[in-house]
Amino acid sequence: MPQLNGGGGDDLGANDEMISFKDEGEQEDKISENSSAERDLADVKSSLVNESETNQNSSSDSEAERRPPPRSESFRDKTRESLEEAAKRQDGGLFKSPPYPGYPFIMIPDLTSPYLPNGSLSPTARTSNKVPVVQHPHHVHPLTPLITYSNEHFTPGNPPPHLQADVDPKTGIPRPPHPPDISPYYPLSPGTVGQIPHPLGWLVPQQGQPVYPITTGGFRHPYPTALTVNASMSRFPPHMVPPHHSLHTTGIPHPAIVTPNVKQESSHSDIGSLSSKHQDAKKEEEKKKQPHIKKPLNAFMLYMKEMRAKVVAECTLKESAAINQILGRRWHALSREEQAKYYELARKERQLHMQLYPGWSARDNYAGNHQGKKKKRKREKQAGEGNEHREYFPNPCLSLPPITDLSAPKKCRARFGLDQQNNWCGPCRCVSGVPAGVLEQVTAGELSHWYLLPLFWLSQTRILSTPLPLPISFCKSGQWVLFFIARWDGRVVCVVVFV
DNA sequence: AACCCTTTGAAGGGG
DNA sequence: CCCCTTCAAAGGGTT
Repeated sequence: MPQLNGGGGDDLGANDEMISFKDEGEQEDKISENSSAERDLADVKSSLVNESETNQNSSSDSEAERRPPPRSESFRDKTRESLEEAAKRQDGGLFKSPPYPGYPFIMIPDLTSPYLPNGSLSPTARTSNKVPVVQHPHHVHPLTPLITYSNEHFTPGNPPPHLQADVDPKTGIPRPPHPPDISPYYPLSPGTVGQIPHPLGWLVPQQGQPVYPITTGGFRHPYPTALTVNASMSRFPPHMVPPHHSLHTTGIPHPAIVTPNVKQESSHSDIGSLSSKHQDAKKEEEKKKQPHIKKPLNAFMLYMKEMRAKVVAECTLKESAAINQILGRRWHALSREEQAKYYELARKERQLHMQLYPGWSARDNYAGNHQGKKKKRKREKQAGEGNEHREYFPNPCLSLPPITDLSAPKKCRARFGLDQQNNWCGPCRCVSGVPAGVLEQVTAGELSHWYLLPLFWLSQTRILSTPLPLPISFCKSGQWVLFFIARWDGRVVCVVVFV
């Protein structure tokens, strides 16, 4: 559902799950100073400390390079291995109780750290952001004693793309992704218009004026000719709808229609001349050959389509999985107003799609209707998992052990709703409990790693019972966030706790 | 070549 | 009604 009314449950949906960082050393700071990603990171950091100091931060590899999209399989294996190893090594350790192994925090003053011994940021550190913040490329929990960390495990590069949230350096408030003087529907500069097609580009000319008037109130008459025809053939398969089945009345191909190559070889014009004997067989054949009418794009898809190139350019990434992760975070960082524009676009897309292809059903595109390979493969993968959230859901906070909490069999947001977040499992709280941008703002120090933890998780793991430094706290959008600096395994670590 | 990965949202079906 | 599954885009990666 569109989240315009807050019903979508994504209000707090910062997908800023576990993101760990590792310091790269001072020498690596100067790389890629000109990258936009770095500028964004600088903005983020500046927003935290309310300073506008020139960015001197390092940039490191793109997110995908530093943190390839998680592969649940390998992650699980790694995690389990590390758990087993940890179980062996933590003999006599502070924490033994599953499901989450504890993380003994050893407080060692770090003279090179900008943080005071109590974990607070030193005044100088608060006003200077000269620290490289590089994300840990691994998914294995870095606090696991077994895991050794050395610089060779990490490669310098650009700041994490997820830190490229558009943040106003003056206000610290995440910027809308669109310049205020440009319509968010057409956020590209004239020079880039040609590079990124408008989601409704087939419908909307470059000047931004729809080919057909589109009103929010009604979509009844924008396509008088085509729609009249279509409406009169509402139950006919789209491929039988003349002659523009893949063309709009403008002659512009509708992106929702993909005509199979085989379709090019077949003729529709002779359908009417078919004898009744062969009609059935022909229909069967046609059914197999009919063009694939795609689903209308939803709001997020429209957003992705529009913003992908921008993210690709900023992050010098091409891997869509990584790009999509970034886009997902940015989507959550959008204001409701910004999202509303895409929801409205999507609504129009659906309406248009519905009018153009009245008999179409999303079910038509299910793999079972064409070839079952994909579906079968997916099912094979899911077979035995039962519930991914229960058995395999990798802890999104910090690559913690897989969720074993059987009380959280489903995604908690869907199950309990926003009003009962106290019933959510830890990972779900991690994912959804912190306003967008908070985590990015916490990275304004010299940190080896930083982690986001829900308070109750710390409690579960008894970390709270161990001596902790005084946390630094701040409130953003009504959400109190604490973080403290610890040192572990020779590295400075920031632990973020939201309450 | 086909599918996976990764994201969010819409839609349809089953219970 | 709730939950689950599938599919929209994208393109590098994997099988």
